[in-house]
Amino acid sequence: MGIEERRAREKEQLRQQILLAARELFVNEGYENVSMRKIANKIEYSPTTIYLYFKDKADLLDSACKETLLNLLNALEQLKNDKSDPVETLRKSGRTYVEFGLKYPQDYKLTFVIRPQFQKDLGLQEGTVGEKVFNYLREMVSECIRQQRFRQADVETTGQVLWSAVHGVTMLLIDFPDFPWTEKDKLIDTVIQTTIAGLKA
Amino acid sequence: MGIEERRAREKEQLRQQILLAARELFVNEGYENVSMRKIANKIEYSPTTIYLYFKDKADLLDSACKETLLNLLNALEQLKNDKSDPVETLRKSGRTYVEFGLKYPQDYKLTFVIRPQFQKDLGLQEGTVGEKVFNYLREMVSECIRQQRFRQADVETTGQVLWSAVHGVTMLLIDFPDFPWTEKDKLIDTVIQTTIAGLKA
DNA sequence: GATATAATATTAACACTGTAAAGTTAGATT
DNA sequence: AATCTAACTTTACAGTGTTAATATTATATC
Repeated sequence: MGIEERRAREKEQLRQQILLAARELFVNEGYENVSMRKIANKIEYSPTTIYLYFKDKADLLDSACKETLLNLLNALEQLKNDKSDPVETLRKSGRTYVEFGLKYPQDYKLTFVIRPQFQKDLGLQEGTVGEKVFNYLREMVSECIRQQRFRQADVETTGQVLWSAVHGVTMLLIDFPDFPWTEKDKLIDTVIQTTIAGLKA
Repeated sequence: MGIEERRAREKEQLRQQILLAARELFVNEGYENVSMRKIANKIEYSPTTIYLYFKDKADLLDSACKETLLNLLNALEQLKNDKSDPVETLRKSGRTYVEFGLKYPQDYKLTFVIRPQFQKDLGLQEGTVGEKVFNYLREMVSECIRQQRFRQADVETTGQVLWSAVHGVTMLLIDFPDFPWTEKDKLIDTVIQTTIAGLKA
């Protein structure tokens, strides 16, 4: 029965096409400024067709964010080979995280601000990409603690502190581009270094 | 000419009434979920009347945020009397900031996330309340550096690092309420203490 | 090849949205 | 009493997310 398979393939293809168009529009114009009709136009289907593939607009956002998280995870895992110094690897990870956010600010905000607004109860469900990203952070942190490079402390808390720091500076730089920041790279580095220094002491 | 004055007073009164209603709705239902008609209903005027007092919906948001910043500034300045230990005062300021954000999460996000989205070029214009809040932070930080309690460093950068930390943890706690955070108070304290520790070293 | 069936896509409609333009009304001035 | 003016409302437009009903298309069966 090759026909059903072909149909399933075609169906998946259209799903991907919709998602691609939606993501592109979300990223370029912002979630609120993208209408279902705009997405439909772009893929040359009627607006309601989208609803055959996605529950609603929030579902579309959800799926788009999953991709963003995959990209972030990918960027981070590049650093995993770096078996040298765990603290140095963590520092690089921090930079990679912030740089990712600044390179794709719309993706970042979509994932870490807009999505939680529409999709409540975003805990850390098993198997999600979000969980994988946080697990990456856990590993890095726990290695630093194990090697006694960090103060002996709860891995969870330590990880969350680091996340707070990088998320904070990323969000501020994105949301207030006209604020008189000290040189951007310096600020990012200082945020990361200060936090890491504080975790050592 | 008492008549004109009375009129001006009435006009200002209605402006305040609109603003109060809008702020209340924004805070309770979120900016996006509040329509001009909803505000108008609440104050029992026609929707378009609002446009005689505010340029548009974003202007309304802008004015609402100014109030939020005033409240935040007020909460912070309570601590200014505390002339004892500048580092301790800074720590308390951090806690106050985060607690303010968590107590009024909608206000906080309106001011520090939604507003910059609609009102670009939010630098640090002179005379604004936002400037006053940041000046508060500058004072605190510069006192810590002056007394050599902090590593000798740029006041601006140091302040921005602190802001990043508290903003980060505030945003994460607001946006991901279902994330398996370690005990909330512990996390907040650790974020602040870690950053401060890092600034000493 | 004609017809029934299932999958897929579309049209029309509803109840909203922000806001511009034009119309109305009440009060003050002449 | 007539006119002017500020305050407010009505109407209207072009857009929104989404649902229900309808139409189209491709496949399977006779």
